[in-house]
Amino acid sequence: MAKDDYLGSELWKIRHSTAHVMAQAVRDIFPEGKAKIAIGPPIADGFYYDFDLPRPLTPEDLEHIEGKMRKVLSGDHGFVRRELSADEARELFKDQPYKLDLIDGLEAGGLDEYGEPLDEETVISTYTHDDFEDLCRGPHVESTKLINSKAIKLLSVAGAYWRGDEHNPMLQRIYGTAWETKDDLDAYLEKLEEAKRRDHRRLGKELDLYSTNPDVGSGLVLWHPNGAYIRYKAEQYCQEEHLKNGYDFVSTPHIGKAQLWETSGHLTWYEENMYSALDIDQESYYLKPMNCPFHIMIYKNSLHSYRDLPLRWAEWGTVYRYERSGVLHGMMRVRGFTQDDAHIFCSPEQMPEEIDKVLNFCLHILRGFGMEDFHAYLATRNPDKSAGDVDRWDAATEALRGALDRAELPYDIDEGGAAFYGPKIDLKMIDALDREWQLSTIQFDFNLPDRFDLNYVGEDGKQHRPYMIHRALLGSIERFMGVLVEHYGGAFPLWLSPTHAVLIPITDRNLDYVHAAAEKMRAEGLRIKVDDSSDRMGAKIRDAEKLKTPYMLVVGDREQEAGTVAPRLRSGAQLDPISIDELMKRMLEEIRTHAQI
RNA sequence: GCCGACGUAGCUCAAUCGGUAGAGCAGUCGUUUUGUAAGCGACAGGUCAUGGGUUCGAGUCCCAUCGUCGGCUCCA
Repeated sequence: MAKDDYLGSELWKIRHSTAHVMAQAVRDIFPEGKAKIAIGPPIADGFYYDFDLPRPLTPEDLEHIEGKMRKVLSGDHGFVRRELSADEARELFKDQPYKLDLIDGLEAGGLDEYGEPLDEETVISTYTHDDFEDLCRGPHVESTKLINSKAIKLLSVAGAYWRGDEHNPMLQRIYGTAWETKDDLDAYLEKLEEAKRRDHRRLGKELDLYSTNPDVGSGLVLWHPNGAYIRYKAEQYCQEEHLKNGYDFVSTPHIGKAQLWETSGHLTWYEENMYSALDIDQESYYLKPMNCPFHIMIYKNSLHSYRDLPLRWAEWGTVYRYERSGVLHGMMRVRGFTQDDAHIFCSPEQMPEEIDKVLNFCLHILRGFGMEDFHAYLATRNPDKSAGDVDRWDAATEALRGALDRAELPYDIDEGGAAFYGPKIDLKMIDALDREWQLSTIQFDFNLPDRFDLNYVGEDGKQHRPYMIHRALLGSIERFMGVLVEHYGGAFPLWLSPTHAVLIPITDRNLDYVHAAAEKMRAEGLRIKVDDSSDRMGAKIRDAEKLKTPYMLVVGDREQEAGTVAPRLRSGAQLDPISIDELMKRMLEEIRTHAQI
């Protein structure tokens, strides 16, 4: 269902109302007003409600709460709205500090439950069902009998800050889901199970792609041969495309002196994400959190004419950023990662075209990986964390907006989401659990050219300041790999697959034939394994299926006699026996075209 | 970082009240020569995450640290 249709829909009301019923149940298992209730909205696939409770909730509590909810839902209790004054509301919720806080916000000038300003004039209202009255703007279903007690489930309990601010007390949030029918609920729960099967952390283990190790450190990825092969092919493809699209490569070190990061502004704006200094010969060096200052030093190594521009310098640069321990997540959010980074130095006149080119190149690269379904954002200035004057920010933001419009890419505004040095376009992909992860970023930067005093000589013989575009298309190769694994559910297209085919001899009589076939295919660059174990064919197929091997090539006496192999695809489909030459032609074509199989 | 849960063999998981650490898969060896998702048997595999503490006795209880997971916050 589209977002706009969902808001206020029947399902939305069911979830909102179920949240109230849950709050009622929680109130009842903590008698004497010990349960302080906060807010409980519907969300994408369900609802939550936040509570301040005298003790942590346990899984048994969730069952208990769910049981109490079912009891309420077995009755026919109408949801009744009433409007009241702020003072009446304060009297009603005098033992509920979070509700009083909300009432203050509503009265003072219309703040919603997150403390954000509201457009419309505020009316304070409550909804009552059964014996439970909650401050709420609604709307709700007419009666609890419209909530299907077989189609609800409480899922988890988590911490959440009051009003989303980490300086506020932490509340306990119960997540639940509610649907119109039991079938819908079951389908949703099955979707969650499927998501678990696609999770890159699980597949990373099963397919032996990568690991992390506590002795190495959190958020530092060890790429195993299978993962590293996929990475190699991804890099190879991207690098070739970069050369075809007017980029040159540069390569820079992992550390640089403090002065460099002072000049760039990173020690002012970015220090909390940088690792502490290394002391080398009484000088401070820092691990790089970004590549830009190094590329700038290359620019400054010589004079530049307007005739040189634009310069497009790319580097697969490995950067290190301190991330708080709780945010680390598989390959998606790590502390050391490699960006497919590039910096474009251009004249102001070239800038709009360069942004168009980058955006189109970015879409081309992602589509090469079979990715079509991304979500674009235009991230605007954060007044508290931005360098440079506002007029230039506005102009740059408009330039990016123009590029999005020209590319006819729908986008949302990420208010205040810009980097400290300039506004940006971000492209995000969703993972197996519908969480969005930012991959591509195209960032406008007028801060660094000033700070490093970058110049080029114009047609007029005078010094001019170049504009700078900072961009990463895959973003971080670690995160990209995580998204890619989930995108394909581990079943990579042939061009990315670490093993292209497994040859499966049925008996030892077929071994010589199979090894010869493998050598012939390897000579063409195909990645071929031979399962010459003493297992029976069924077991060999099972092993290969579990590794999501694209082609299983069965060879028994019949195939050996005919000079063929019998291909089985990982979908389970069996192809007619085919000669080695024909098969190689087919496979090499699939590799060449990045065929989605 | 914060709230909560969790950490037992390479993997997935057992181990009752605090009383001799166990299974399946994977591995090795043997056997089987197999026609589209697991043939059979044997062997081997453990500092119960780490470090302290309580106890006659700790995988089990307590504390700390490391790590993982679900969220929150952050993601410059």
